[in-house]
Amino acid sequence: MEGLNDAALIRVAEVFKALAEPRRLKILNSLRDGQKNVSELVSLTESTQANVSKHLSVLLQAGLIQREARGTAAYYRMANDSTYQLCDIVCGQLLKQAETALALQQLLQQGQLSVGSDKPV
Amino acid sequence: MEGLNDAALIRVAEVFKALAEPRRLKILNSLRDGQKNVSELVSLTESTQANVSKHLSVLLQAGLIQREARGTAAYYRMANDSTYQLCDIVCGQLLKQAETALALQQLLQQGQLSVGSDKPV
DNA sequence: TCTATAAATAACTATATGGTTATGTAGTTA
DNA sequence: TAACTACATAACCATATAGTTATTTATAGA
Repeated sequence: MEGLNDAALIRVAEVFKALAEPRRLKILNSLRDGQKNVSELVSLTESTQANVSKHLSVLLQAGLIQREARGTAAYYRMANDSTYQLCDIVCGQLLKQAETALALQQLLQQGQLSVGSDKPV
Repeated sequence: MEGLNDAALIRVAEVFKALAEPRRLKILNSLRDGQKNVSELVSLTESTQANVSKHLSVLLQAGLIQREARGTAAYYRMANDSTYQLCDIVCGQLLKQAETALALQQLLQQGQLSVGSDKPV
């Protein structure tokens, strides 16, 4: 994405914005093992039907999922295999941060580090 | 991220939210070739100082960048090498979508497909 | 046709956020 | 100390968005 123009950056930001909501992540997580209809997603995410429909339309608009009407039901599935990679990378980053924080905390407890102007390093 | 609890999903969503803004993506892009201070980022992103500072604090809070004060200046750098991977994956998805749309358009123009109840497939 | 069911959408409220202007604050230099 | 610089932050406004309730639309079945 090195030399992206402003319009492209806006499109990229739109995709991230669609992912920037815990309940939508929960919906995407529910689609890991295959397509689901709205009713199924409602119970899986413990939300209301209107709310899930709204989130689904956001994800659809962003191109992250695909819709297929079947009878009175509407089935949704992931549009792109690589979407979960995004989440995995973020999780990896967070895990790394948590580990670093933990290690720091342990060093502090062992008195090997100091905060502020207490003890020298 | 398969079995993430709600708190973890919120953390992941926060990271995506920090990325969900064109100007912040522009800032991150400007940090590709190394650390920059605020003044440099202001001119690179063609924004105001207050605005850049605000966006930087969002990115900092999300753990995407790191800050280092040096004299009266504040230098920022990427906190995690894998962040650009996120953007690359999204760009790849968008590119794929664009190609699919283009191919479809070409088929339509060649009369090999039809929309609605006009011609049979 | 009438009814029931599934999903989408409209209307509304509360809250969050981006941008701006003005001000505060810390470090540097004269 | 005073003045200057770089950055952060507060206050404000306009807009966007998540959630809810109520309604609409479309399909299936009696």
